[in-house]
Amino acid sequence: MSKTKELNLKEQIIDAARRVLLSEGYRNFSLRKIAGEIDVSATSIYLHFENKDDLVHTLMEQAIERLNNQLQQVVSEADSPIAKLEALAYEYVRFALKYQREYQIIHLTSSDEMTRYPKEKFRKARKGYEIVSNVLQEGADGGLIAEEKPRMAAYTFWAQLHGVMSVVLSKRLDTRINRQEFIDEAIEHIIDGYKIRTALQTNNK
Amino acid sequence: MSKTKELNLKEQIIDAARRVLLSEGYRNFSLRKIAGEIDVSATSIYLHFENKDDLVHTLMEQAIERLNNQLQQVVSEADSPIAKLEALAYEYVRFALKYQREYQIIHLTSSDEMTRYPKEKFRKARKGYEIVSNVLQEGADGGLIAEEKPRMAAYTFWAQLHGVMSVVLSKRLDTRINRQEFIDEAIEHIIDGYKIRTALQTNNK
Amino acid sequence: MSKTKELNLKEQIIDAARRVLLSEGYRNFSLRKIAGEIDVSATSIYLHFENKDDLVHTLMEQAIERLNNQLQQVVSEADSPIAKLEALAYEYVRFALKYQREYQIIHLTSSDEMTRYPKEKFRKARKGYEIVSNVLQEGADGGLIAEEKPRMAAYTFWAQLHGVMSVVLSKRLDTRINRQEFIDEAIEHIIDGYKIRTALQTNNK
Amino acid sequence: MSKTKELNLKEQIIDAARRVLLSEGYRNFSLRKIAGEIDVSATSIYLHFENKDDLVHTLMEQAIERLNNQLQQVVSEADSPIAKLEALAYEYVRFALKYQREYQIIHLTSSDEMTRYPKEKFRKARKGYEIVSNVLQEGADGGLIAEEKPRMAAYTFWAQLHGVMSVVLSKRLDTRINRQEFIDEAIEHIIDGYKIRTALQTNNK
DNA sequence: GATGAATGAGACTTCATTCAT
DNA sequence: AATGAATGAAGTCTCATTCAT
Repeated sequence: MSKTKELNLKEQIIDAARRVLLSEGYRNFSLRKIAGEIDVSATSIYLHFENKDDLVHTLMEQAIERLNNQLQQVVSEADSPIAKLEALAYEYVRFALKYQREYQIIHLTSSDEMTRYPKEKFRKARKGYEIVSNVLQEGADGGLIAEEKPRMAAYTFWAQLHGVMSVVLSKRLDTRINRQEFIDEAIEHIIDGYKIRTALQTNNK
Repeated sequence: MSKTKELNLKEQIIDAARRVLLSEGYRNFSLRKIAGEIDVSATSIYLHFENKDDLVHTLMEQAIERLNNQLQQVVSEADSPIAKLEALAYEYVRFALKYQREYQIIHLTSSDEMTRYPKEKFRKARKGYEIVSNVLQEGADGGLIAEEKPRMAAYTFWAQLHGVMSVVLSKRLDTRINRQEFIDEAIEHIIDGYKIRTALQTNNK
Repeated sequence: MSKTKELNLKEQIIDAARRVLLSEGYRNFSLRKIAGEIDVSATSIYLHFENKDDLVHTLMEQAIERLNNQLQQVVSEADSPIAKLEALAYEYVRFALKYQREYQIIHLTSSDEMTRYPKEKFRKARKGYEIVSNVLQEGADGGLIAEEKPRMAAYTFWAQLHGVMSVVLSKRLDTRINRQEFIDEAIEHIIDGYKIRTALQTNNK
Repeated sequence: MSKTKELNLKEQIIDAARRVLLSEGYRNFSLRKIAGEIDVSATSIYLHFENKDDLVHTLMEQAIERLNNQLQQVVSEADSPIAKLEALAYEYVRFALKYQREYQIIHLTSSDEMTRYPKEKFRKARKGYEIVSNVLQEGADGGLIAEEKPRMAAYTFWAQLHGVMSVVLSKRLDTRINRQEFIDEAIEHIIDGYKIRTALQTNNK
């Protein structure tokens, strides 16, 4: 019973944090507000999290985990490596659009906003790369994908996707450009980069 | 002498701001610190900038401008459209690595950290896209680049580059991967995506 | 012509000051606001007034002068000393009610809000006492008013009136008490205190 | 010990506030100074008081309460209604002279300096009037004092006293007039006004 | 576990005043 | 004569964090 309750507060805090993040943005994401949301003293958050960053890290971690799970699933449901890459890309996009704030938070790690992200957590974050990496390897083995260095390729794949979504979410996209078209075009470009290129392929779009 | 001094404080503030940003990161970027740096009252900053965001915007603007100038120059120095794209990509990378904090600040716009970025300033920011866009158009005209939509392609180009540098700067790159190799590989990928693909080309790597 | 303009600015400032005082109260009475009112730099006020207090003093002085003139006039229009006292009291009340902010400002001198009121200006302020004092003397000479010390009596008269208006203007009057009735009653009391008292009364203390 | 300390800061702030008020006057009464006095962060004051006004209100309230207590006591110690009125008047004077700053603060309510004085607190302030009012009623019942409207009379009594002290404390009293004599004279005048007047006098208006 | 009190940093605003031009 | 720039004080608010209970 007490265990339940203990877990509860931590979960409640995380939930409230997500809620605040969603409604107010990171800029206005404060421990006080979170505490207020669940009628708990701000100090109580420190019973479950070392500090604000730690709480944000947890949010990040969970978001990453959710994303990874989604990716894992769509990969398992697609047949060919190329289809898998496409599925990965589109799932990534879907996630970024649906959970914008959380997506953005994931990428806060980078900026000095969130320096202290603990090393151990990076491993979990890296799982996404592995998924991509495996698909690329699978494609390379099957002669469909031209990659001698699947790990590095996973990173470039990932990086390119992130760049695309970053532009989309930052609303820096020219208003004359249709968002979905942009995404489609970009993904096509990115994936094309990994296909074995032959004369036959260049025209098969 | 008088004119000089008048103009000075604003410039001094910007300089100090850049310095603080560089040494302390955005997380610890405070008006007080900036004011302290140049032995000026914090209030004085408000005589030249509406608020903290306004100052940051100015920093962004200047960084963008500098970047754009650099891009413009390298473009003008390269011959072929492909060479120009490459030059653009490498100059972008160079800038991002050299002025990391400023590069990061430019991309703060996106996150809600910096919502209030004024519309008018976006235009200047968009100049980079135009530069790329023009090169792509030029290449398309010359039959070297396969783009019917140079504007959109400019955005995908840009986005992908940003993604790459974002991964690099966030230090999320797997330690087993060499940074420069990663960058080279990624740029090659990205640019390849815009080349006219023929059987001859696929093997010329 | 230049003289005219010079005088103008000073007058304009005073006018604007009065306006601001009226509309915003002393609490929000700021040099900036005054300057803004007449589209002049705040610094310009210092060309005509030593500082904020000096400007306020000027306002006070003018208000006092206006009050004194009014008092002088009503005194000259009344016949008997008693009638004169009454006229003085009612004119004083009328002024306090009509120019509340200015009336209040006159009495700011006292509180440490306005310590530095210059000695020379006190003399002008004292003219009001003289007027009362003269009336009392006149009444004493005529056997109507019991005062051996008209100067002191003038001060008590004045003080009592001020107290009454102070209560009225501070809105501290019980809501069940009618304002005008209170004023009438108080004035009656005050003036009664100066009338010749018979032997019967004077000894019952 | 714990309770003591908890209650302490608020009290300490009030004490420091009173000290600052005393030594520097309302003009220089700043939260920062108060905080400095007791080596406490200025922010801490906001944990106990809504804002500066709230703190001042508290000072006022306590001063009023202290005054009322004094008045209550001297009234209970005097015999006849007339003696009580005199005791009240002299105690009032004593208080005003001894606690000048606090006395002045009490009367800050009026000026727009201190607009936001909360309604509930007025009730406490009104207790002084009740004390006077009761004495007047008692005197009226005993045929010594001529008052059909003791409540209003209490206000006029009060107002007159305040006026007198206001003149005294503002140092506007003519230097040729002895302060104590002035006070004595004024009080005599004021109290005389409430004594039963004979037919001869009452009709000579 | 949980909390209230306190802290110190910081943003932002308004202000009176000074100074150099 | 007039002004813009700068200053320092101050009020107000919000915040992350610490501490003692």
